[in-house]
Amino acid sequence: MNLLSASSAASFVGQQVLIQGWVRTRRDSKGGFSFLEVNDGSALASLQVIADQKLANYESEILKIGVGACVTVRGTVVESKGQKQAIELSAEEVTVLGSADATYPLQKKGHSLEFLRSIAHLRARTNTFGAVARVRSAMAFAIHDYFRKNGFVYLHTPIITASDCEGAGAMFRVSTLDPEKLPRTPQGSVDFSQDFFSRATSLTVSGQLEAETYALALGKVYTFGPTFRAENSNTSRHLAEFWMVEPEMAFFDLDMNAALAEDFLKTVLRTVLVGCPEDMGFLASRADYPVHETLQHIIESPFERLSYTDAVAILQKSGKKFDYPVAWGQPLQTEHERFLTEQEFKRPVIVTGYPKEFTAFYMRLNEDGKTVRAMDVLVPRIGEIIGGSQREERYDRLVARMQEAGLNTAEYEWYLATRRYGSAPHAGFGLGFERLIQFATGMENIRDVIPFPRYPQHAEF
RNA sequence: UCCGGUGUAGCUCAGCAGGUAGAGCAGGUGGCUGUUAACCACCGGGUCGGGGGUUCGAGUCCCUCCGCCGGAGCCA
Repeated sequence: MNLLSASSAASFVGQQVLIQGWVRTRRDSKGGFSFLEVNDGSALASLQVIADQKLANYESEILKIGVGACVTVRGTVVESKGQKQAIELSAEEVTVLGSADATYPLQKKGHSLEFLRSIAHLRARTNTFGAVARVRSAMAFAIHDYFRKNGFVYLHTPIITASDCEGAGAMFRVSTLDPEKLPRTPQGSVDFSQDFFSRATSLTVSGQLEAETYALALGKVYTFGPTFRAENSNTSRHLAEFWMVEPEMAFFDLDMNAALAEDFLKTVLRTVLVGCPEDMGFLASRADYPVHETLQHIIESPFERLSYTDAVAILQKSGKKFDYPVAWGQPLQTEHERFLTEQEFKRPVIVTGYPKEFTAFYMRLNEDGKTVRAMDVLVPRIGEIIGGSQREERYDRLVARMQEAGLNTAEYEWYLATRRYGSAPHAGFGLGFERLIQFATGMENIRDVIPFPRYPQHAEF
């Protein structure tokens, strides 16, 4: 007998099958049978099971099946007499694998996303989180698929790093030292030479520097893995642990980098839109704005590209009053970015050429000596979804910028060596995977697009 | 971390001139029905986020801590 996923039952009408899943609701008919809605996670839709009183355990077990119970059902797929589903399963045997009593937190009613976050171990059993999980998975595969088809090598960069500054924010310390008895140097500071790695180490905030070294050997590489930022960020767009996609390409300049970012985003969005119509449709119906139209528009229209200098001019000419004044040399604020992408252009915007003062040391300096070949891809609602740059491949300029940034170049000898031996122009970017999922699904809080979110005060489960 | 809001039954919420708490859903019982967030009746269910204070009396006022939500900063 076939063990079926509920989503494929429709093509087995008339056949005897086995399905296994969790009961979403039970409705009893005094006509002598019960309806069980069983969901096995294979799709958004549940399968309606008809359990007749002639079943041996009808009184003893089936009538006591609560929301959340796990069952195995053997039965025949038949056309439904009801209106809301085409087929249903006429049960010949219902086995309760795991019961669920009245304390089961999920009920047949709407729950707030905040409440569901507090029961992250059970929230995957809801329509919304089941859909998000399937879309997330599909999107991850779409990303790998995109890079594979475009000749990229999938690279695993280290999670533990000794770089004390990768230019991307506060880091989580990794140590096996006993915090109660920290070894001290004669000067009184913590003696990390006695730590596991004989030096201070942290969780990575980016795999970029390592990825660069492989790009300068294999041509096109990308990383896709967990990333950690110890920033005390309390927003709907930040996590302490998130997944980042970082392609790095030798012989790419900034324009090629931007073109890749645009094609990549469009391809991945199109893939989940056509590949997950049911889940995407459900999530879109829950969002407070037209997700499908927005995505379709983005897939079809070219991204706007403009320089930081032009962006500043547009913002100044807009006549719009901003909380933070716009001035060349100052970073663009979120309100400025959102104005550009949501109101001025109404589509994704790629801003390039930021002043070097507030950009990372590894970004290539432009001929004007004032700006760098950086780019931010801004999308409506989310803001910055991608940050990238052409990298500084010229040894002397790179060293100079590292010194300006106050970095100890001795610790980056391995990185600098790539510029000393066979250096090449190259570029890359970082994409926040969860932000992309947010953007695609319309989910408002980034904590709801990752199974077990880590953020300040929260590392449960 | 900053600004604003908020925290009441298992869940979603109401209560507010300070006078010892209420609805819907969930659960139990009964009725009814190829039902579909089923429906009808009845029943059980609360240290009103934690701590402190003002008051004869605090869910309601004040202080403080914590969580949550929105916005900001940092960024992906």
